[in-house]
Amino acid sequence: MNPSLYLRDPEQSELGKNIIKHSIQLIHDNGFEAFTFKKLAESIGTTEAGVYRYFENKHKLLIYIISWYWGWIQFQLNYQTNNIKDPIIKLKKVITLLSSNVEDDIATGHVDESQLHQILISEGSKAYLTNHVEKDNQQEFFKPYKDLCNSVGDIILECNPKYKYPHSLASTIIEMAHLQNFFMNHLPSLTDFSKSKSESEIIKYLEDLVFNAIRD
Amino acid sequence: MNPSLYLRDPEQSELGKNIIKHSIQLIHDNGFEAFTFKKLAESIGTTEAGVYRYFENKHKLLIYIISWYWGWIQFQLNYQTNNIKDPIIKLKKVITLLSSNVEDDIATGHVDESQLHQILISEGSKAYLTNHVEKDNQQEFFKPYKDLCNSVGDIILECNPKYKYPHSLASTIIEMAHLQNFFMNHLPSLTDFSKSKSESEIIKYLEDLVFNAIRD
DNA sequence: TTTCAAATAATAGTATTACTATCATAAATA
DNA sequence: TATTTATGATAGTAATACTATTATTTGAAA
Repeated sequence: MNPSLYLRDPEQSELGKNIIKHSIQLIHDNGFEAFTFKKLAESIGTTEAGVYRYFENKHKLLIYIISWYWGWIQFQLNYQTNNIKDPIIKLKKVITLLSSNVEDDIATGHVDESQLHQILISEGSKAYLTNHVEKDNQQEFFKPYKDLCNSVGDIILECNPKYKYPHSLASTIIEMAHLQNFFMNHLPSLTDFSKSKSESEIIKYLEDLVFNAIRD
Repeated sequence: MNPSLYLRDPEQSELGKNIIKHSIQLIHDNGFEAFTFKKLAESIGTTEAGVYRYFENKHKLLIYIISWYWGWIQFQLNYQTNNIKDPIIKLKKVITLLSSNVEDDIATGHVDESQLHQILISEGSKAYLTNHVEKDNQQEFFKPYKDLCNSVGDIILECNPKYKYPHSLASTIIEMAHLQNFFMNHLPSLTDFSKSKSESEIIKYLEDLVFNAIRD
């Protein structure tokens, strides 16, 4: 985890872990706009100043938990595609991993991956859609996201080494896995998944899109 | 324009038009987060209360100018594809229209379409990525966007009536035309367009993606 | 065991934001 | 001319996003 994101490492104390845990809960429940350090402190049972000792502001905290998520997804990707040879199957695994509702991993006590997945869908793009993207990017805040995009791009190139847009297709898959999910649930007429409300439909759409794009 | 978006119609007065004009300028220059009614009022030479007489809050004002933009794009789409028979050419026109940097239309004195296009790229998704999407949707705030998505979906179906995901593909085109542009300019490693920084590369990518998706 | 540093809790305070309310005046309209 | 209607000017409030200070607790080194 990039140390520029925090003032004190939240993994190293109970209070720190509580900050992460309750942030995820509150952002999941009320959205990032309604999320404040005051409410967070109340929810934990500490004070606003206590939270500020860990994070400079709520934007860095958001990037922290988003980075956590992408790191976890990267791990899942590596783990799940580890001993698969066929890049087509790998790419299908990736699409499924990015599109599916995640179940909470109990190994990570203070992080609810299922809620994090929902946060990524609704709030993920707010991490970079700011006036200070480039400053944040210089500080490597988006490295986990870019690493994942590169990994997916590599798998795309394994499928078809001549495909011209591996990175753009990778970022399209990642973003659309989330955005089509958001649309399906909130603005269904922007999708073709209105009736089922099932992620499997999104997976089918993305597989169709991707494998037609990369076939020779 | 949906009257629920405003308290007083900004098209009907000089002050109203100034609110639109300076909002576009300020949001373009400093981003939506940094945009406040106080700064807007100062920039116009009126008071905060004056702005509040036209718009309940800055979120509705954002949706107003975004709706304006989608209405304008819809008009351009209709105009540009009006007497084209070949749906393939129509769809190419649509991709180009959505991806290209717009030049300011001097016919609309108080609206700078070029700045609006930039706003859509950086701030567009913030219109719906909120906790109150569904409430906003019930009030038809996203109708211009949905109408456009439907129009594009119809053209996709003209190209291939059997294609299964016309709406999802339409929303993918619209969103990716903007997002790949944002990435190209701010996070280029998420794309394959880093060197040229030219919209024509995005158009090629989207055409490749779309026409491979819909071919029989 | 003392001692010292680090972390936390408690409290206070500031500037800005996102509004609401009031009242006077100017312009348009009936 | 009387009367709405829009605007301007000013004030005020609650919440947000912080910063600062001091006191207390805790845990590790001497």
